[in-house]
Amino acid sequence: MSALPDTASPLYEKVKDYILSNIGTGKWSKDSKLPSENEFVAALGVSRMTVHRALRELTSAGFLIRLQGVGTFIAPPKPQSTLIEINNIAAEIVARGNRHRSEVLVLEKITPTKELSLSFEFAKRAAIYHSVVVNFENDLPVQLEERFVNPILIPDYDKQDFSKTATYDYLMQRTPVTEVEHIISAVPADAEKARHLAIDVGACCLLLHRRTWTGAVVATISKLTYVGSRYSLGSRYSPSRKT
Amino acid sequence: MSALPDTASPLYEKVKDYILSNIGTGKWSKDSKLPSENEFVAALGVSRMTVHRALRELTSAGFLIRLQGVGTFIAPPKPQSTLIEINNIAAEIVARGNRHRSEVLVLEKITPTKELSLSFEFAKRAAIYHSVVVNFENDLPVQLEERFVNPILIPDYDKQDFSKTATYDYLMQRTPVTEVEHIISAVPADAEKARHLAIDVGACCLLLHRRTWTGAVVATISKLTYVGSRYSLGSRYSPSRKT
DNA sequence: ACGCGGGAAAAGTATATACATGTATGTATA
DNA sequence: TATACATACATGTATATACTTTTCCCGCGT
Repeated sequence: MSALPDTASPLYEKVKDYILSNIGTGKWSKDSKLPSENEFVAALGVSRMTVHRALRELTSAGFLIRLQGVGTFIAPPKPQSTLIEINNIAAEIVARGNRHRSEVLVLEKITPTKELSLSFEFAKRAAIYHSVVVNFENDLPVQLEERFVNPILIPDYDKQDFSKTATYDYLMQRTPVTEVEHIISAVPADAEKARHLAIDVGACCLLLHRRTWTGAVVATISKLTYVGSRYSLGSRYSPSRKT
Repeated sequence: MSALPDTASPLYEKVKDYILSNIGTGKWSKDSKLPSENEFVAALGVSRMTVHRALRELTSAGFLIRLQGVGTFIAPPKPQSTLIEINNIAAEIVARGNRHRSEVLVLEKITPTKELSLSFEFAKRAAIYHSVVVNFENDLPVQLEERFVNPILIPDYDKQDFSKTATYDYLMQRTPVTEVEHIISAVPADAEKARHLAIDVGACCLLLHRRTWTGAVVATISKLTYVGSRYSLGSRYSPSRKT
């Protein structure tokens, strides 16, 4: 006899459903721990690997928390946070019905500073690509993008024509991003930025600092400077019921 | 000998990294299919179950597409946008190990301007709550938050003590947010903001404009002004495949 | 030329087994 | 009493094996 439903779905899915519905009905309280894998094995008559897979998937979906050596617990409700979406600037400008153009100021291979090498999590000081591009909306400069790119992942970055293809598009198609770090701050423009963006020194700019990873490897580091008076980052987002 | 890295991480993670980085370097073209599970077994010297787990997790993360009986393929590039997470400022300050304190400057019921009423999508000019709070990190003002709150959804907003409970916490617990709109820009401080935040007039500030909906009803409108030199918004995010 | 059948190949699932790793707890010893 | 060790138990990982399900493709017969 088994407590599992008699459907066509695979066994580990039935186990997941069984556990989820019993969480829903409060069979196991929020504080006490769930049965151990071996107890599930005895109760449901399936192998431990199958129970383990069900529990692992429920854990990665955010329903459970498992502590090795301790047990399995019901996860507390999700932390309160809101998400904001950041889009490709070229696509945004075009979507607004405006003209987008970019000017490549720098595209080179450099030896990174010690600090930059550290940001790339390099053990040794290895060469990296460096690009500086200004993005225009209707011939008005709105963003200065400085990128550092890991040549291990994108070996031919310096051979591209980024006045035609946006750097962002090129990178996204080249390498899968597994993790992103963002830091947004507001800074006054220094002399160089002021010159390239045609604004006064000290004018307010939005600085978006971004690091992307592919697996354990840092793929790119970007510093995107938006002219505060001409550009803002916007998004409308529906938080979905995802884990 | 093996092509896998010699780290402490579990084997299936090494296999995942191996596959991800080879997708990154273009070893397998976007159209052709990846090696079969058995080919990975032969090439890497691990069991088929381990390869299978690595491939299954990369598939559920959206990097691969697998067809039973056919093979494994690289998934088409993800929608080109990245998400950034914005957290509760009080929680962030505490998480950094610093002291958080807030000072309530205004907490009142007002008749909105025509423009504000429009932002709330009100048909008629109805009264709304208005609050202005300064948030301190170690007694240094870092954020000025001005909020407008819909009294239909949160009827007792003006009776709260927001020097104890953060407005954000209170609102989040009161009403579910189904949609959020964000606009981030960089602006110079005007005289009032400069006074409340103890900065010079014209100093760079990060302005986060937020509207939240509960169903079809606008719940809150917030203008959060961060002192650029003292605070930045940061997040690290693992994109998961949605839809 | 066309269709059909069967085999090969690929991913999907399930199990038994073994060992690794982390945690709590009880007991013996200083 | 307090510390150290042994032990039991929990989850985590890895493998070998077997079987299922789906698809593709080749060859055979008409």
